Amino acid sequence: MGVKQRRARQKEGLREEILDAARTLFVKEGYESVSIRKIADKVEYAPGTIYLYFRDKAEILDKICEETFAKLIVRMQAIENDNADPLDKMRRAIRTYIQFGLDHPHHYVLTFIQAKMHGVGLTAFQTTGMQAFECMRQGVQECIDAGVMVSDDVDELSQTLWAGMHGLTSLLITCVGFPFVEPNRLIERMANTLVDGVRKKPD
Amino acid sequence: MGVKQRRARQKEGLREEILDAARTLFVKEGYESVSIRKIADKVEYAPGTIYLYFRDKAEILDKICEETFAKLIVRMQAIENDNADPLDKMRRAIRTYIQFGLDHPHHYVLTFIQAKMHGVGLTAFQTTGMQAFECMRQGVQECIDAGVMVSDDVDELSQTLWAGMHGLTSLLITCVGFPFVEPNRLIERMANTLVDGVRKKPD
DNA sequence: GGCATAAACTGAACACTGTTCAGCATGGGA
DNA sequence: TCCCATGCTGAACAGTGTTCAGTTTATGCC
Repeated sequence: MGVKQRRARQKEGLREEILDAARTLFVKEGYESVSIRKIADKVEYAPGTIYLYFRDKAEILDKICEETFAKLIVRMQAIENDNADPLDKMRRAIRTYIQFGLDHPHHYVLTFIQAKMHGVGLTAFQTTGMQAFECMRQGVQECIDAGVMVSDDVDELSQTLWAGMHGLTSLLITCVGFPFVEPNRLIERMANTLVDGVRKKPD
Repeated sequence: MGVKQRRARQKEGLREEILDAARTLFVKEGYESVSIRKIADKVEYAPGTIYLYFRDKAEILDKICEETFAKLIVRMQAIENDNADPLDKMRRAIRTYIQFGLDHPHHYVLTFIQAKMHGVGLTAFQTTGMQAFECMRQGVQECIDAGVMVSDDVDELSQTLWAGMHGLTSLLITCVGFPFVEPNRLIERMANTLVDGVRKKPD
């Protein structure tokens, strides 16, 4: 009777090993460049074995996307649980999001750019991903409740803010040849632009 | 394969025919899903022939990126050559850029997202692409000259604005499952947020 | 016309990809 | 000892981008 559980544990162990290998390789070489055979080589199993633990290559990426979202949520919630001025928290959240992308560029690309283009990561996006977004949505709601926003449509505002952050993050990561000004200045400018753009105007 | 018919319509410009076929296929099925053999089939030549006209698959995409940039430039310059209020022009430019992406979603993804991830389109980006960016940069310079901007760093501001536009455009195109509010409202909100964010604050 | 030369084109081959599946090895229960 | 479920293998399949020796075709010259 304990045999089944032990088997299950061993099986879980290899699954984790495959994920580790895949994560390392994906982050180092990119999703496309990593073949199932490379992953299999790294864990020292036959290529076919991978398919006993994952439906296909996309499912491996999906799991890694989930991890990325989870890490992002941790960072974002640290801000959420702070009793500072809502607009200041908003600014910090924007900086934090972009910095997260720059700290884990390959993870960011895998999760927010590459995954979508292979129709991958839908599962992760609809669960953990939405949870991460919800985190920021709450911050926006706080600002609205404080009466400092230009509109009271929490979705319209949070989606706009997300688009702004994502735009800078993805450009900084992917447009390697572009003559950007110093990234920190861009991040600061983006955070200020977005917050100033969505806050109530004095008149 | 229909050699006779092909000869009749051939004459010259096979390169253009290949580009046409590739553009059609790329836009319909995406870069990854289109193989050299598919393109060759469509123009009724052997796969190897493609390589007499293009160095590799990436170069075909590069040329299509150039086309996309050229189309974008046309739209952006129409705004540039208008004697309206610089901030109004800025707002229109933002709307126009995002709308361009939504009008040609596949072209946009190919040029601004997919190309970068294959290290493709560098040539196009450094020539036609920079020209398109320059177009917007001039608009920002006009605003600075009019003394209505929060900073006088034309690069910092135009890069921030580009990031904002690109963010919304790419999210709307790629995040198909996400519960976005009505796109036009998001576009309007983004245009207002960015312009209000970079303009000089009263007092 | 006939013929040489150059250009255009072919398609088989190479090394790779994700994925499948018949068969083999092994550990645990009877 | 035998049985058999399970884990695992590795060859095979259909596809990919790319190359290149070899064939076909067009052209210029006598």
